[in-house]
Amino acid sequence: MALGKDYATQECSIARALEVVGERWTLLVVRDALYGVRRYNDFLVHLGIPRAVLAARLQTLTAEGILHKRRYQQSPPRDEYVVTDRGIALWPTLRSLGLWGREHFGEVQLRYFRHVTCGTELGPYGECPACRSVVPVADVLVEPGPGLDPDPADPVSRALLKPKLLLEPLVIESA
Amino acid sequence: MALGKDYATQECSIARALEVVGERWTLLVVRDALYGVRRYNDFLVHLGIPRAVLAARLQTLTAEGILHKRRYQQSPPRDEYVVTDRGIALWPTLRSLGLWGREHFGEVQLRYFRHVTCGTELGPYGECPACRSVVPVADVLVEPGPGLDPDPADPVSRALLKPKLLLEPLVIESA
DNA sequence: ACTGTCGGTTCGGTCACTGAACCTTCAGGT
DNA sequence: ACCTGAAGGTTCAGTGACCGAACCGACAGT
Repeated sequence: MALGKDYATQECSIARALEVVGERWTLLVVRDALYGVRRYNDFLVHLGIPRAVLAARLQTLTAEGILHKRRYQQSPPRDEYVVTDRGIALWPTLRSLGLWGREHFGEVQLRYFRHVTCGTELGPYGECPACRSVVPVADVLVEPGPGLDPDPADPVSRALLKPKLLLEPLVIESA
Repeated sequence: MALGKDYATQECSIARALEVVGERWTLLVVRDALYGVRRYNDFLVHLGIPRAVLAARLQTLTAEGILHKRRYQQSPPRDEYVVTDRGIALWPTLRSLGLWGREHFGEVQLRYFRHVTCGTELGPYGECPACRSVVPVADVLVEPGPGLDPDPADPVSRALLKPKLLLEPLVIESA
């Protein structure tokens, strides 16, 4: 976590995990990466995060193997950050954290997460109650719920209004 | 989160949750509360957290309804912090976060979590693979694993070496 | 009266985060 | 050749959170 001192005294996997993803903004960057955000500027406008902090987080997450930095065009050189298996493995954590947030502090449903092959809304841990199986992250369909602003300012939020699968790269329509 | 600015621009339950439990140390305090730690001094020595930060976290968690402050003796006045249902509801999140930490950054198993009625080790989301049911948090047995220091310095860690149920108040032997 | 415990508060120093400005590379238009 | 704009950063001053140590008040035991 690198805030003066780490959690080194803790003999605990949770503390170990928090050293990696416990800093401010980090889990939100991973969430966006799972939503299909891949480019520096898209993270920037969607999160409203300071540029320096975003650069630091992307570097840390890349170094920890949670994102993969990949060049997608040579001239001008442009890289995108794609979530790795290690990052995808954070989905159950993010799912249960989001569920907790909505149940205890949210009023209305912001997004639905469904099993794409059957349309059933996911259970608490990302499983499909109908199929009684763990749903692969790539098979999770994200749909806007009633609580979501129907006309957000930034293009990334607008792109996220369309139903889409997790991990599927986000298509930004410029203006 | 109150670090200059909150995550207010985020329409997301995850961001909402992180505003409550996303600060440094907060989730570790909740983890300890689930382990049965209840007293200021026990949190202090077990976490190695600065006193002022601990006081602030306990106050925030109490205000958010995650812990409940309860007087357990009148003279001198002493309070204990007991985890509430809202705090207990964070167990799946902590479980999956800990699992992620161990699978991706830990070498050896530090603790086993078992279904007390059948002894089976819990699945990824805190469910019992044998009983095919969600295990209530109070029925989770915590046992030390091979990676745990067998003779830790602080009495709280020593008390946590004995197998015990989650939520069960921790008994500190003042050695 | 002295000592020790518990549960804090106070305080100076350090470090991370914030927001704004600036920089570089390159593509496209004129 | 020049200008403009986009993308992806870096730099920097200011602020606020965190750190560690010291201090404090109430009370129990001796």
